[in-house]
Amino acid sequence: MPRKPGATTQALSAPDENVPLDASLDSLIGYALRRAQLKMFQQLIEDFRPFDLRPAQFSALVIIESEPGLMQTDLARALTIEPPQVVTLLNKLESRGLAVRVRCKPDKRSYGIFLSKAGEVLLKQLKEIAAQSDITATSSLSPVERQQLLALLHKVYHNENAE
Amino acid sequence: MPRKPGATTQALSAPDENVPLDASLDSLIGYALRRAQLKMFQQLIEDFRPFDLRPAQFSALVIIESEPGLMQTDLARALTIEPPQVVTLLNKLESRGLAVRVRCKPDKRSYGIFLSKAGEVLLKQLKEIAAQSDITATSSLSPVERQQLLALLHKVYHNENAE
DNA sequence: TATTGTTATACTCTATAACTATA
DNA sequence: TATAGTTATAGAGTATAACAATA
Repeated sequence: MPRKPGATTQALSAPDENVPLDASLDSLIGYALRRAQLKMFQQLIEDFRPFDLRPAQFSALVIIESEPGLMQTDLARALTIEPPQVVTLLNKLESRGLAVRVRCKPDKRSYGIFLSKAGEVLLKQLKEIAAQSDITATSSLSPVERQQLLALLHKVYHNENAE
Repeated sequence: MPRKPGATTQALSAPDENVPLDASLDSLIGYALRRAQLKMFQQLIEDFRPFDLRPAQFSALVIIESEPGLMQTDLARALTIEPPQVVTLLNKLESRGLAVRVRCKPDKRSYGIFLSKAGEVLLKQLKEIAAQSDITATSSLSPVERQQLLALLHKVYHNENAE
């Protein structure tokens, strides 16, 4: 059994030239990330259930609100999904009266995407639920730890070296 | 303990003296977790490409190695997937000659699952690739930060309060 | 009756090619 | 010709019901 990742394991280790790179799943950040992410998603989906809303739809609403009139290509890039997925997603939001496509651009191929009034009102509620859900799912962390985790995750996500 | 954001809770508290609960996506751990996880998965899938192997298949191999002879129900629980998914996954591993199902239990409904010799040999290689991939994807973190992140993620994942 | 593994099925998510209408 | 949005399609991943063999 490997020991728990405690505080005092790092400094004394010699430069590991040919350490076997132990990869028991518990030592892989990717694995822990996956499990934690699944758990948090489950929580959010559960908390969104009364609204019949998926996490990606919520993200879309937030992005549209923060950049009203953006094009579908922009939304695709922001969500890192493909344009065809944006179509489905937007169709759903539009049919529920939460967002609208408006032909309002010089370039008549594209739409400007906006929240409807109903979308704005609902989103306000959804944001509180999402924030509460986030805290609930991470209730084993102290506020400081939560900030640390957030910072570390952003550091991973914004890493330019990888991929 | 903040309230559950129910339907009609704040009829009177017009100005939100409450905590703003800002939920711009960047302040949500769940969102950061999702983005980071996707990025790391992409990296791993890329690094596994020469082996035509999915992350879940790798996890299965590691678990089988650590608990030889386990049943498919055990594997399902360990991977938090459903039994029917184990069937597909194992069929693939078995058809590639990496794992085997053996009727070796008192209970003749179940199989014991083992790695083949080829599975053991390949897994050794895969583990090194996975470990290297993990480090590459988190190369923006110092070793200490990596350990911190791992510990925080485990804390989230093992949180009993949530869900 | 309950459980192990299985089949069948369905729904979501994801990715790509090809079409349309503009540019 | 290139781009924005769309359609069609196919592949994973995930979840559930129902069945056969065994307990």
